[in-house]
Amino acid sequence: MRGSETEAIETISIALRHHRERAGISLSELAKRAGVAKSTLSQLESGEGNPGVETLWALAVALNVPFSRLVELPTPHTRVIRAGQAPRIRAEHSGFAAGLLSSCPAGASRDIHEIALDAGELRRAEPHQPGTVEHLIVVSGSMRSGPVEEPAELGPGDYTTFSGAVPHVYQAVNGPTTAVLIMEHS
Amino acid sequence: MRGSETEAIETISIALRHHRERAGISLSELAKRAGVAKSTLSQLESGEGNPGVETLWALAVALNVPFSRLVELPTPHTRVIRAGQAPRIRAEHSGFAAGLLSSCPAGASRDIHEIALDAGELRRAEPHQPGTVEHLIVVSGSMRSGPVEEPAELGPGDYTTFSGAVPHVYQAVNGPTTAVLIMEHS
DNA sequence: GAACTGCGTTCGTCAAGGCGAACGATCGGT
DNA sequence: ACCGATCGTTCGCCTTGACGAACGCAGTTC
Repeated sequence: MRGSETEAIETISIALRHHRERAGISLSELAKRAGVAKSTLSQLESGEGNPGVETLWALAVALNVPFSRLVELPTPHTRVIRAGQAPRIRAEHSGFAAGLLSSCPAGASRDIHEIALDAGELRRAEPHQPGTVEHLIVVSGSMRSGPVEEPAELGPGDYTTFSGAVPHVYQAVNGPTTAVLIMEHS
Repeated sequence: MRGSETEAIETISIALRHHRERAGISLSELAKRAGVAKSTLSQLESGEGNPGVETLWALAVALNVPFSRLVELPTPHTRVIRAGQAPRIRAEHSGFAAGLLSSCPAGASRDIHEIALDAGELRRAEPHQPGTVEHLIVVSGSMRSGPVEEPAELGPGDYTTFSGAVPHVYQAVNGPTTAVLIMEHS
């Protein structure tokens, strides 16, 4: 800990410069907007120092960029998941089998699930971890899905997103239905 | 800056406790694994202090959790995008029309695009911002998509993800094809 | 060419973070 | 009941981040 750990600050250094130049503002201007000393910002962009979270937070706000963008550069590998061939790493998702894929090599923050429902079939999912977000895309058939109190009617190609932290449902309305579910979870 | 700024550290305090308890390890154990003093961790979970990035980074690694999960709790609203009804906020995506939705109220880090291709139609996309990640789900037809040097063959329900930072293609192989594209960008 | 504005860097000071040690509390085992 | 282990918190010390001021540079303006 003490001494090495260049990984985090390198990332920050790069991201900081990138977003500032992208916003088209000077170092001085950003420092002024964020309420951070020019000297501090200068050092950060030079890759020196271990900035406090509040400092970074202020910079993220001033840059109008999500905090995570300053500290995490997504560098995914190209991947393909075939319909019906998703690996069964985690066997159960709220009571029914589903395939899973982590798109990030380390961290495993995203799952891809296939959902296949028979005509009229209804599946209830209990709340997941707080902060879980679900993205659903209907491939074929028609579906009623979302939070139990207000599920949405969806057809092929329709997309919906909702919080996974509340009870939610997946139901085939007319005939067999398939969909892809992307789960971001904490 | 100096004095207030409880927003960030509150989030961190909660997230830290949450993930540690979820991992089922003690405060002492986590401190040992992360190479962080128990006292430091104790204070952080109490919501005191403005932790350095390296400290948080080490904790994230020890918890096997993406850094951003410690500092950002996604709280999305439920949304639905109908096939063919995606709002045309941004008219062009690499040269062709596409619908767009930001799932996060502030930050706008994710776009949803619909892609409709005629039989055999090929669309090339120039590289986007570094750090851009694309998620593609084929709804109907068949598609060849991915980085230009190694596009993947996809059928209905197939999923692929690849970096948007390199040139990539979307091509309908046999007959008209539709797909949904989720773009995360920096 | 002198004065001026804005840029990014460097320097010295001060407050705050991170550390180890010691502490009381809570269990389990003999 | 005693002892040991582990838990999470609190206490001084030292390191380090963040600050403001001053610096050197470049491009304008008069």
